[in-house]
Amino acid sequence: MPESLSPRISELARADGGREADYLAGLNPEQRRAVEATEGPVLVLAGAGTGKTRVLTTRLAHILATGRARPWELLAVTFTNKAAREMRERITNIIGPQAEGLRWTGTFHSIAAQILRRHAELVGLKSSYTILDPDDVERLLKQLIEAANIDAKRWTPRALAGHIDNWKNRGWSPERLPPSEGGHFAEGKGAILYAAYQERLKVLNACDFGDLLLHNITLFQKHPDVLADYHRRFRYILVDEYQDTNVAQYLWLRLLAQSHGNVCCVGDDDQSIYGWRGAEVDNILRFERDFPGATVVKLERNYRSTANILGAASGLIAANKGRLGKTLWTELPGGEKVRVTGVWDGEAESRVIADAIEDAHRKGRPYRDVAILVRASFQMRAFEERFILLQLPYVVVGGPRFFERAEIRDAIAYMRLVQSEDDDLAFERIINTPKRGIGDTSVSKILAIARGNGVSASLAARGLANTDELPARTRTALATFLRDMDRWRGQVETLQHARLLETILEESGYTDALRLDKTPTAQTRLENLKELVQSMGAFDTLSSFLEHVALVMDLENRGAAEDSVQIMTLHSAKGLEFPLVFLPGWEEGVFPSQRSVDEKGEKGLEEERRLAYVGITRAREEARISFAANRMVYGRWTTQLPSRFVDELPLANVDAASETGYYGAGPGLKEAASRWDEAPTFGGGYTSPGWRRGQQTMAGRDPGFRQRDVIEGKGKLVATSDPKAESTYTKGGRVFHQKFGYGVIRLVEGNKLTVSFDKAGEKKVIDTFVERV
DNA sequence: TTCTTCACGCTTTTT
DNA sequence: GCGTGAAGAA
Repeated sequence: MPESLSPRISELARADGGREADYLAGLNPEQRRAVEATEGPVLVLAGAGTGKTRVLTTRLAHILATGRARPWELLAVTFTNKAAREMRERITNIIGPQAEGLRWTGTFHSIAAQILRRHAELVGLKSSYTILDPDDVERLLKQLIEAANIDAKRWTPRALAGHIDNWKNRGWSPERLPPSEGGHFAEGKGAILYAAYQERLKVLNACDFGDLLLHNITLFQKHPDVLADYHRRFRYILVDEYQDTNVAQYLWLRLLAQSHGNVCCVGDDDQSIYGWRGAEVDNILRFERDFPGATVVKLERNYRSTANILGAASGLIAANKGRLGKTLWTELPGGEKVRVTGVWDGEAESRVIADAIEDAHRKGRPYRDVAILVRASFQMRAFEERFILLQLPYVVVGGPRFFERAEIRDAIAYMRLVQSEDDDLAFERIINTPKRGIGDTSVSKILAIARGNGVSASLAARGLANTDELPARTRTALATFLRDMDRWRGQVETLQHARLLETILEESGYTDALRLDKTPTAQTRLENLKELVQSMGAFDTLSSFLEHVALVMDLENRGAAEDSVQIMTLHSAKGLEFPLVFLPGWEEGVFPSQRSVDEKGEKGLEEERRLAYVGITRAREEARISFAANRMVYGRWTTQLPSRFVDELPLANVDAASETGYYGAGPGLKEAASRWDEAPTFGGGYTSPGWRRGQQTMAGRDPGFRQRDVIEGKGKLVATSDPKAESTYTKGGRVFHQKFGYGVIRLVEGNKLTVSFDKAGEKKVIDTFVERV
């Protein structure tokens, strides 16, 4: 046992010799196998809720406790900062303060960035390189696209950024880009633009996120001595969420693991939901081929969900092909069945869910135990509106990141430009922010000169400020700006950087401009800036702060403690769990997303199904799925069919309830529907086959019938499902304008259609005609 | 240079 | 439905 290790670890190690070490107590046999298989390649297939993080952290503790490695000899990689933070915390709980020595615990990108800082010169960068965020990247690409005389409207910088990111994820530098790939952009100019972009980055001494890994790979491949050093350094490698690794990450890992092969990858092929950003489920599927002699451990005992929730999720995911296959089981009781509810439209859905939440809350369930998991963010609005109306506390998790907000990026651009004068992207961003009379024409002039002379924009601006090429007013504005910049630069040493930022924001007129701004967001922006200044205090140097900003895009524990319902996308719910989970919007085209299926076919559909699986398995006690017959998408009404996933749920674990009555599409729910006492919903294109509305036949899912259509009786409009519907009609020569109610349309008996309105508290029932054919 | 208007487009998201 | 970004007007 090396002396430098903490007494705590030695103690654990001794315990290991005699009795079972206490950190191993309570592990089930599978988990224990995963912890103790220390040598050689190991794949841990950890199903949802099987105690993955526990195994992961215990395994690290075990390696340390048994003296196999010291903390700084462990490389532990995660995808998100949050996961890295959690891992570090939990290891600290086991081994105590010695966890400080875990220098190499972090995200792929943060570790790659550290390695790159040490060897930047070997790949043609300076160690002071800046990491560009996606916004910088897009602006840079836009310049390149325009410089190449390509129509930037048809071939957007965003699309090119997407392609380049994709290429980098697959480990393709410009030289290695397969010729067919370049054709995806601007009739084959993609490859040239990619190469030009990489050239520009080198000149700017900058990297994008993908470069961090790509440069690492180049570095390892071209400098075996450097790689050998890291082989000695990292004796054990551990990777979390392996199913989400892309090719570049895989190559990086394989290079680092190739000498000793002590690599342990933990993941779940059924939870691979990031294919669209380069994740290769194949990485986990072919692990045993890539790492011969690998030990494979399956964690199949679930500690999180009731048997019904687990059954529903397992039944659904069974429809996917090409799985490694796991059989999750639990000793928890059956619990509530997963409830599937059909509703009239998105508004009804939010109403039903909000009511259910209030009900649960009355019965003692805290709001924070409830989550609403949506496929796409446009679904969130209906819930927000309803919750605001009811004053039901909620938080939207995810959403625009703090560091992506315009005011924050402006402030950071000021700091970046203070830090290094030749950060042209920062220069461009703030040269006329706040507006100081230096317009587009002047800026282009500066940039053109900079480009022509191969100097930085700041330097070019200095030159221009001394000539009479610019109008006098612009010239003074520019001179003032440059003088201010110099003054602030002079204060870097003397002033604390948080204080410096405050000074800059005041003196540049940025805060003044915001104070004068009467838009409602201006106040929040000012507060955000205050928060930024505060958060800067935690960093010793300006450069360490800027590095943090680039790699850690979220601000820790903001608004975490409040008791509110959590609304988030399914993607951001991965890794979380809640007692009560609502899964709204299970409609074909919404979930599974139409685009996913269109673009990726069967593969895309399977990923959507995994997303559904992730959704259900977030629930501990209760999962409630819902779908609407009609939905407003981007301001347009659309008729919806229930998701095929609804029909794939095993009936044994599902309870079909209905607000409005529902006639299901697939065999599963059809059977369930036959048991309902309520008659099927009438309305939308979503109705029972064989019913006729007025003279118009509505066979099954007649696409011609839309939400905005109205039900007419005796020549008069009596009901519509459009909440904002109004109609104008003429009676005795006078024109009447009438607003109509909005409600649940329900078929009661014979040919009478009942429409009940509950708008504005008013309940009204209208009978009208419907013929049965 | 800045203000105004109109067209467009728009899953998921981490670093 | 709404925010963005580009083109035209003041």
